[in-house]
Amino acid sequence: MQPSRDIKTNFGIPPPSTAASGSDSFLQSSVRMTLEDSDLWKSFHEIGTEMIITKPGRRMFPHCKINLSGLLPYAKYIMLVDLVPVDGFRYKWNKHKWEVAGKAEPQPPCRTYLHPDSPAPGSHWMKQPVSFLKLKLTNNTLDQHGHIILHSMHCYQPRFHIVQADDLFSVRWSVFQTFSFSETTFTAVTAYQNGKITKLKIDNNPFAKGFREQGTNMKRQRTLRTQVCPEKKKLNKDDEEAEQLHPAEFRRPYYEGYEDDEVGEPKTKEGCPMKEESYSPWGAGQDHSHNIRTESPLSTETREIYNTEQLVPSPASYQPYRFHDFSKSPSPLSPPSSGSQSSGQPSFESQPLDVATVPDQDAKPAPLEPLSSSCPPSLPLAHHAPQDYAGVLNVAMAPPATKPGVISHLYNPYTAEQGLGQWNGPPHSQYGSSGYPAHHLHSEYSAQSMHHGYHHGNVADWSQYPLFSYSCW
DNA sequence: TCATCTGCCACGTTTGAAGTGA
DNA sequence: ATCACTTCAAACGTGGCAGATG
Repeated sequence: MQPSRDIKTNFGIPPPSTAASGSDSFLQSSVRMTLEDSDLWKSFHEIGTEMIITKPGRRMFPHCKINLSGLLPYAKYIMLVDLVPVDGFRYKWNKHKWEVAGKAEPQPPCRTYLHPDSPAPGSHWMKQPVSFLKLKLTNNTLDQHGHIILHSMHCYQPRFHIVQADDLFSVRWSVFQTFSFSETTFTAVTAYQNGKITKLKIDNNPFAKGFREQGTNMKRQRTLRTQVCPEKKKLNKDDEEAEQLHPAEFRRPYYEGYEDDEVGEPKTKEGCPMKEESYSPWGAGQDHSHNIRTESPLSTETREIYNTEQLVPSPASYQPYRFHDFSKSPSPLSPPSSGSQSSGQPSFESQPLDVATVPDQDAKPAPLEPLSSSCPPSLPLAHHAPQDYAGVLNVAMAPPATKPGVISHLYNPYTAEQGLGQWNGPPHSQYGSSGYPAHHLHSEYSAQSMHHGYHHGNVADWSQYPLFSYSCW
């Protein structure tokens, strides 16, 4: 794993010949981003990071936290995060490793998380690490809270976008710079599959402290007191194996065996018959992916896009494939194209845009009204939180105390019903190439906003327009 | 039958309102 | 009256568990 700060930049791409693009590109060429808690991320990555996703929404752990430098101190920037599928597969946890279980589910509504401080001057972003602590993940495709929707048992990677813009209305004229860190790749799960991950999380997450200490064990004891048939108790998959391997140790109370069974420690490697790669879903999974993907060479344009995104170089082989439209490049292991992806396009193509605003959790809850999914995007969406059930736009109207009146955070949804046909930018050109003005990334993005005009008086309205789409690669 | 998902639980942490004093 | 600080309760976030679901 190479240092995350070793950011690969690509400024050799001539900026499109549009106003302001050239200077923006130049001015932002020195922007550097590093991942905070990189070691922690790597610890998880070595095991195979899993992120719990729940219907009400779950925070990420480790949190997405970045350091920025090279920004213009007085220029304003917007920080965005989205999560992109690493590949087109669904995985399953089997015998200590992740295996390809089939073709990925159709993409859920795509949402982008806007850092609540946005927009803020470069000095603000650079003075301290930028945390995306409140970013939440959900598996509820009908989520109305604006959380980022993911599929369980699928692999994702966060992307961080920096946009120099005075406000959200300027975004489309601005240059996007996109960064990603290979060690932040994770598998979304509804329940932990790898016991090592659980342990690592409990050990590092203050909120889980109760489980590390008495709480869980006490509860477990209470449970056992009322147990009907202990041997029927379902064990964690790893624990089951561990019990076979170390029956005596396994039966110790959880917190006892925990301390001396640290993940990644040599002792663990030595003491556990399981191969190291068995703990690394990407060791195993990547092998699958390798096989799959190397047989699906990137197209020239795909490679170009890959090159234009600022990636942290990584041995993680899946990264290049983030732009790989596997449906266009069938591979032996990829199930035959069918359904929504059979055309090589995400499932939400040709579906009407659905957007809605909802208050941030921090804000006072406002009644949400259903918004017909057939509501055309060109309709002036009301400020009073229209809501649909397929995708929502989460706009926090409760701003940070230090910035009254400023949007707290925003999600940018593309609903499952959203028609990319409406955006109809070439899949490979919509996005993903940092250094490109936003309107070049997504021509329809601009078109839509222009279509709407600027009658919206706040960022919430602006947020109704998707900034990113999974279809872009 | 199995893999996965869901709701609930109890506990620690965080947050912000209320109280207090300078 | 204002500000800074402290206290405390409520809300939040967490992983485990058992049962439900497909």
